Amino acid sequence: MALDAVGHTEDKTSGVAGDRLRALVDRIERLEEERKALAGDIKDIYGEAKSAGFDVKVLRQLIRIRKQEPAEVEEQETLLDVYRHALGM
Amino acid sequence: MALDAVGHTEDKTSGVAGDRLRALVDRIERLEEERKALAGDIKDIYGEAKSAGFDVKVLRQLIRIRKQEPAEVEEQETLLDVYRHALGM
Amino acid sequence: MALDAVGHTEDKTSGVAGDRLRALVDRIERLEEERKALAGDIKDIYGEAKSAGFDVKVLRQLIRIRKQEPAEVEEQETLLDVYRHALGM
Amino acid sequence: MALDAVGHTEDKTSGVAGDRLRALVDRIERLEEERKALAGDIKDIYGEAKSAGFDVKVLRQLIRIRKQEPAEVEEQETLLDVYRHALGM
DNA sequence: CAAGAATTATGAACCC
DNA sequence: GGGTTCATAATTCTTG
Repeated sequence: MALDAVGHTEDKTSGVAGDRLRALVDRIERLEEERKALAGDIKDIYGEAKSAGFDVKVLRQLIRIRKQEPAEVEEQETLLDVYRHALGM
Repeated sequence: MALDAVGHTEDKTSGVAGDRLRALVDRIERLEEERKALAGDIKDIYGEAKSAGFDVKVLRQLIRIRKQEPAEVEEQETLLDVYRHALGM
Repeated sequence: MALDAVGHTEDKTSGVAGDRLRALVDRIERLEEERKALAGDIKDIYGEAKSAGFDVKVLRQLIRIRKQEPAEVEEQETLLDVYRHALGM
Repeated sequence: MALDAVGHTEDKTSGVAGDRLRALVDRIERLEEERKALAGDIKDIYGEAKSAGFDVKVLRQLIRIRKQEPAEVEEQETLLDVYRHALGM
């Protein structure tokens, strides 16, 4: 618990730690708003892609693959093949 | 890599690890089928409710609330403290 | 509105529609409990698989693929290749 | 299939649709970078808060509550109440 | 069928 | 550093 920060003996109605807390909360909420806006922008682009005839699910997969290390991609694809063959697929 | 599991020296066309994999996959798929069946049953009940004149959306909301209400009990005391401390009380 | 069902002139403290509602809620909650239990069982199996040296993420992918129609699998894989090539990957 | 988008009659090695795809991917990846940067900033603030003696977990909880509290206001006066009363809740 | 909520899966962070 | 919980991302289901 944050007793050090807000729990005690400052002046009664929003001590210095309360102010500090408020400031932190404000900054976080501000940044989260920006984050949310960006998320909206990204969603819009996927919508655009869809309208242009791209398959959104595959597009997401593509983005995901590009984020990984090539070696890692290769490994997972190989492993999947191993499992598929083990099941005769 | 999961070479320990399927990658090597068993007999060629579905080694002991292949069998193990198959068994796991079978069990998972069996359980998922049951899960799907239950989902269907639940859906049927909502259909029944609708026929009886209940508002399905609100009914779902009710079920949701009842599910999360117990959890919120213990969340209370902590939150109360948070608010009290933030106000220097 | 579901006034026909619970809104009015039955006896005050849980009319016949109230009883009906209660029965529906009970049945739904019962089935959802079973569903949750199954989800737990499935999770356990994935844990087992992990202990046996299988890559859980790839295993999930395998299950997902088996759930799709083969034609659909083929199509998505093809499409991904098309996109990758289009980007020179 | 999204043949309209990249599958056919453009010039061979990255047709006009390939360019379109590339542009979409670039924009998405650009925005995701910004998103990631913001996530880092937020994380830093939580670190700051921790150094100042605040309980990070509770702080996150506070932020979460502040986010969802406005939404819950309008949830009030619906049929939900009717049903809850029907169950004696 | 498109938009949005809700569940489920993946990824990150924290504690031990 | 390994496992467990918590946060975010993605898919699925519902509803209009």
